[in-house]
Amino acid sequence: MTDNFTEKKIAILETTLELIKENGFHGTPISMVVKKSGVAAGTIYHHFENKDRLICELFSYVTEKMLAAAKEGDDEAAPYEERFLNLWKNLYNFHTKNPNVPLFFDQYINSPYFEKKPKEEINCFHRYIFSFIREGINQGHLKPVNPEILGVLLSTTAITSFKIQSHGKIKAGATELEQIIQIIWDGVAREKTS
Amino acid sequence: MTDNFTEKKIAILETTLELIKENGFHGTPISMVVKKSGVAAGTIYHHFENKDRLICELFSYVTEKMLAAAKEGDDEAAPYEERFLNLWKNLYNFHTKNPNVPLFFDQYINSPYFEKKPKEEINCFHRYIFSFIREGINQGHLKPVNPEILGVLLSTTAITSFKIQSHGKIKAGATELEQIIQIIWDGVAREKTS
DNA sequence: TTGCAGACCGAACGAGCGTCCGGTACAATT
DNA sequence: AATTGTACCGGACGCTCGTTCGGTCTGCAA
Repeated sequence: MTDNFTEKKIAILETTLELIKENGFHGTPISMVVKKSGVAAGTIYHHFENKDRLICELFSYVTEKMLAAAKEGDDEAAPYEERFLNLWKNLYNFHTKNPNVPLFFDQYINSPYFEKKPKEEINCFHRYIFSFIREGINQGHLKPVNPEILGVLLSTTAITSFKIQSHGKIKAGATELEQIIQIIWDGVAREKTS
Repeated sequence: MTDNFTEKKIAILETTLELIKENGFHGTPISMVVKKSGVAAGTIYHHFENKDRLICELFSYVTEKMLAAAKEGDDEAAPYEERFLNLWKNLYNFHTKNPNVPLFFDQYINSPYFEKKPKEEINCFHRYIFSFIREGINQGHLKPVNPEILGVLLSTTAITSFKIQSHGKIKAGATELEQIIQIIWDGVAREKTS
């Protein structure tokens, strides 16, 4: 109930994140979390009302970390294109460093957990992205398209790019990554820069 | 075992697709498919080895439909940009007409079902997209980037765009759609066309 | 020192899950 | 007429799931 994150509570969240990546949403029963985290079943239900709520709180937990990563090294004085590329790379790097996240994130986004949530409940992460994009439009650097659309497109491609690279199904090195970023920028920028 | 699709088999697939959209991967037990489809449990296990295989076969089933839709109205003699936009719109329209598909598709892609499959087993749909993109590169219309990367980016944005629109969380009409297509094209095209 | 609150434990429970299997119906083959 | 094969049925089985609950331990307030 309390909002302070005890050691056990974090262990539960991190373990669940990892297990969901490996076994999917289905296929990660509480019993598995118990075994892997070393936390008793009762403790889990002490911290979280039920399994659904655990997953929803995990989403918030992950989302906040993403937001922190996205903001890193952002210099408001720098040219917008530079800031834009920095944000995108931050996102990409975050997923690379936390490979459990993107899979869970996309599973959640595509699940009824998310689908059935009210529009208003857009999270802090997306809100930040939206306002960042809006800034770019107002300053004339981005195409004057609904910022929410651009924002979703932006964060989606960051995840997709990570997945392309991590899958191993398609080989992608540093060169390919630079190319992808260029594609995104050329698509959204008001004027071609290359 | 046989590959011919009987009425019941299709009923099972379509019902499962719909239920997964509504309740997610987890949260759609066989018993629910039984109730909604009117097919007996025994029959399901007559047609599909087990639940996992049912879901995998559903993915193939859906994928083939997508491929057919993607190809529609493609005129090899037409200018590449036109063909490209047509393909993208076909994809988008397919998802709009079959709203159960994209959610299931993304859930599957992000699940261990797909993650754990060998690289070689890329399906007919992606193979088609890849070769289409490769053609565009060879003819000098697209940036010379790994065609598999462009292909994934292309099909991902089609799904994302549909979701943006269908969610209702972000309003997107015909104008916005045209803008999105333009963004994609500007991103991947060798030279800016607008 | 007593008492209460909160973090934590894990055996136990009932519901519901995936799956099996003995059976029917009907068409094609012999 | 007998046999075989295939599509289909639905009750039953065992197992595992999410969740509960009676309990212990620790630290702080009274």
